[in-house]
Amino acid sequence: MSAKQPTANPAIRAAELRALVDDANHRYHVLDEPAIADAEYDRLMRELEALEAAHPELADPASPTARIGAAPSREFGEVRHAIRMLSLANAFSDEEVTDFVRRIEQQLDLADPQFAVEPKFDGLAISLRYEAGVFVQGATRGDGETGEDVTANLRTVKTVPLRLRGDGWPHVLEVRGEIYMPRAAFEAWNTRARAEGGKVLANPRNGAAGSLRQLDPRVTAARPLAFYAYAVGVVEGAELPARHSEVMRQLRAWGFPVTDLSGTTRGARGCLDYYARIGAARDTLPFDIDGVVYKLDDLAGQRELGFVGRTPRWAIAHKFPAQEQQTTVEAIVVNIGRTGAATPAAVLAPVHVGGVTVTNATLHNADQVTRLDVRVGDTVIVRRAGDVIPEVVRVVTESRPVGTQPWRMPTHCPICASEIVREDGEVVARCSGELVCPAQRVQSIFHFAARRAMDIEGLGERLIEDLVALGFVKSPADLYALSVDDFVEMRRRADERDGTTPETVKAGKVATKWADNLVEAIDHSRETTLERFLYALGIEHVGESTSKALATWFGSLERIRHLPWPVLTVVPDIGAEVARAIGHFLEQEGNQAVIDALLARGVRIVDTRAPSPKLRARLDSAAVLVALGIPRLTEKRAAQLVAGADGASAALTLDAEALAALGIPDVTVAAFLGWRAEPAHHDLLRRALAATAMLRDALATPGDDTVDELPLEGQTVVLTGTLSSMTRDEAKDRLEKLGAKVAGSVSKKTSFVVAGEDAGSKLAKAKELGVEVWDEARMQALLAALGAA
DNA sequence: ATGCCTCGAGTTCA
DNA sequence: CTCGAGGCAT
Repeated sequence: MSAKQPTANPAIRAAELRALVDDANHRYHVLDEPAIADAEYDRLMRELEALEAAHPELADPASPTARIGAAPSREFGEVRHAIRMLSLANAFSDEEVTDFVRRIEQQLDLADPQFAVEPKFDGLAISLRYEAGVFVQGATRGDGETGEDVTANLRTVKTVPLRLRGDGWPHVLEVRGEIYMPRAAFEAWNTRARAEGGKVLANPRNGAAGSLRQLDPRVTAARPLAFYAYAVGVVEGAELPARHSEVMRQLRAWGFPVTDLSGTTRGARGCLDYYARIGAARDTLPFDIDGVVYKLDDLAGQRELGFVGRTPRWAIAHKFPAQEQQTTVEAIVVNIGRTGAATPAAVLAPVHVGGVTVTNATLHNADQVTRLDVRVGDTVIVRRAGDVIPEVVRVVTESRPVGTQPWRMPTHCPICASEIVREDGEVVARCSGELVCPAQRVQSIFHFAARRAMDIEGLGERLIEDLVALGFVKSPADLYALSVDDFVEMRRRADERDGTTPETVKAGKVATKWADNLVEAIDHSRETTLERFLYALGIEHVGESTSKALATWFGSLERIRHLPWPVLTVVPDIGAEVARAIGHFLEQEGNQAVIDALLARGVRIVDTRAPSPKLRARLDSAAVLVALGIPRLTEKRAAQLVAGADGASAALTLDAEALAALGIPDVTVAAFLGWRAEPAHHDLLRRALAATAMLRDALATPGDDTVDELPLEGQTVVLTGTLSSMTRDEAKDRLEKLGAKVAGSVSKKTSFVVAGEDAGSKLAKAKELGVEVWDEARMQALLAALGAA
């Protein structure tokens, strides 16, 4: 058959073309197995359109050309459902499901009945009527008795067959199912709508519902809708199979899309397993679902069970906890972090999302609030994204009360009234109060006491707030001066302040025990490691990893404390910015006093040791010079200066002439001399160079710098999911002891990923990058093998 | 300058 | 977990 020499008889050719296009549509949209190229499809469509235009007598409502272009209507007609469209009872717990199954078993007197199981699509229910195999009418569910006639709109949905395939279909067939919008299509639609200023859809469900209720089918045609069949209504003129699952198989053969996530199972156990399986896959499905449906598979059994009120006894919808909910913003508050970061958060009317009650949601920063335009009083959509943390997805602007104002970051700290400043180019705004700000003080003490820092058990945020507010504690060092009596007194005053009279008053011994435990926990924390101590100080940019690096490279607190900060850059991963932050911290007398007080009150760093021998190779005077931030002094110039003169000390004394003789350009020389002329700079330079020399001397003893190569040296490992034989921290510890680096995220430099139960995005990333994935057993085997050796 | 790769900091609820 | 930003290689 050729397009250029059409069959002489237009009616035959039209039928041919319709069959070809229908088949291509079915393969593409329903089977998801495209069989012909898009260009070929377009060509067939154009030929069919031309043919139908030339021969009006060939018009056919079931022709693929009839999907598009119907004229808009004024309103939808009514359609009475000859067989009522059902709504299902909902189950929210396992128990409700077992009850449902037990009732069926009792009424039908059978054990472990077979159920047809399927996902519950989050779209809208519709009914499609076929007469003599041709789609004649489509309707929404409406109230179950009467719906709206949306035939023209449903024609535009590519997965709705306009003509049935195969044979043996009843003269009248009503098929029921769900119209939905695939997630990818929804995202793509919104991306485009945002770019072009079109209508942004709230979520796929609303998108589908809104699209189907368009009076102009051309609008619907532009929307990416899809359809899945899940039931039949009226059947006339043929017998359908005796089981629901078989009916579905038959519908599939007639060209209807039926999800391959559906299946059959037995008993409550099978249903609950199915629920768990679909629940686990929920986020990865290409469409939204809000639960699963269990239907008694045997249709005779269904008839016997019948209905209670409007819902059938033979089916139930087992719902997932909602992932998105609407609620209102009662207030927008600003929290002050340890570093002074001012973070806006929405205080919400309590709402259940994903199984928990949410009352707070972070708004991250002022930019985010502006982007979303969240205002006090707004109705918002809240979601528990990916894992746990609630976020505000968007504002329902239609529900915005009158008189609201856009939110603005306050100009002053709500706690200490210091100015809130936002540096140019920074995203975060910060309270400038630093040590004056009680909020920052509380947060830094909280950080100090944290498990990964000094690990003071029982010292939580609320307690620290009270200690600070009532003047018992100003700095972490004050913790080590607290007595049992102090805690009891503090609690008494806090109760008095709040007007609460808890049991502690009548049972004084309980309060003493509580205070005893705290004092004991504080005492216990006195013995610590350098790495924990450094981390506990809460220096900006100095987290766990940097603390560990500082500890292992320098070995002692005193060495770090008295090193001019630019020297710190000899440690890998510590650059100018981090070194400067450490220097800034140590320059504050208050901070030095805190460190002294901690040591004076018995904090002992038990792992003080010599600097790492590996330091020698990195003690690079030129790099230190660069870190000082001398204007115009690049790495190259610094190297010239150090190499050309007799060591870096020359940098202290060389004059312009001598510098020029080293081949350093005049402008650089001038900049350097100008910088050095400043007494503070000169002093810094002198101390930095002296310290470098001293460290080098300390390492000069030959022979002791042979470092044992650890078995996992150079390997980067990422842990993900829940391990069963040990905690992630334990695993991290043991791997690190063997020389491995345990990183938090997967990249192509990762040696291998250890995946435990419920591994998530990191496992996916590993697969994507082709990084080796180990199971827990394999890691244990490795640890055992290397641990024994 | 540019683009990884990591680290740090902040975050919710039971 | 996710973002922003520092460190470093290119």
